[in-house]
Amino acid sequence: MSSMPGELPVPEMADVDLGTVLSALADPHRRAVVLELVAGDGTERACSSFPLPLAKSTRTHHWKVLRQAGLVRQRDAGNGTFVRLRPEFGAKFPGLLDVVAGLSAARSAHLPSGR
Amino acid sequence: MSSMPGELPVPEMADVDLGTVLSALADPHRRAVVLELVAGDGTERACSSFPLPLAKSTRTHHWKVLRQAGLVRQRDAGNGTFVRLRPEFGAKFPGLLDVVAGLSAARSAHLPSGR
DNA sequence: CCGGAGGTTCGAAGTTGTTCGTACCTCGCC
DNA sequence: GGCGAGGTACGAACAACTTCGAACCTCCGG
Repeated sequence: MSSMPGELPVPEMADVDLGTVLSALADPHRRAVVLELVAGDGTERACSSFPLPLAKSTRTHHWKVLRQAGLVRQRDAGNGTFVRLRPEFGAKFPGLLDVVAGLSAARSAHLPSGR
Repeated sequence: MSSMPGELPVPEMADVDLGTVLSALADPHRRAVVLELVAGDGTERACSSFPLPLAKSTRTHHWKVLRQAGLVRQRDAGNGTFVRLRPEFGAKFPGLLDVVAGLSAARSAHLPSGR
């Protein structure tokens, strides 16, 4: 699974907890990152390319939270690290990333909600 | 906004913040409540009818969090209080409650969820 | 009128989460 | 080899959240 060179360990999708995911997405900085990843083309992206106004160690912390929540995969490539969304995530929590991305109701805009 | 007798104040839907909502839903107790409400028929429900293993004051706290997050409406009826989901919520964040309810992808996914 | 069920408000305690600085590591490059 | 950019690990400071108990309030039923 994640035994590729430089691939940091991630939890199995079966072990991913919704509460942990929601906590991860509740933070504005982390949500901004996820937002950019969702808006992207799915390919990996340099961690250093995110405009987070935070100390290095704090950024590392946020990557770990996102990784352990099961949202992203992280690759250590020599002098830099890269992240990308886990494609399986959308299958486990369909629609969740759409909500975060603000594209409310990607495919079912007229749900009568209440009833 | 809501000036019905006993209706506790709730934020306008326009003022509802996604981060606040996700924080509210991240808590297992609050999520359990929302889960039951989603599974219900949309009518209000007595606050005392939820099997939360918590002190009274803690329950009051959680109702406030859910209310201020914009998820529920709360009515004070004499000797008891009642809650119900805000129907407009589903319109603002379509699919979000479906994810919380575990009915991943209400209408277009055939994932192997569960376990 | 009195008692109790259901709720709220107010602190206080303990836990968790965010942030940072410092020290240290590993590459790529000159 | 030496330097710097990019990252990690650790500890400390601070903020936020969760939980509770005690005091108090408001109804409804007897």
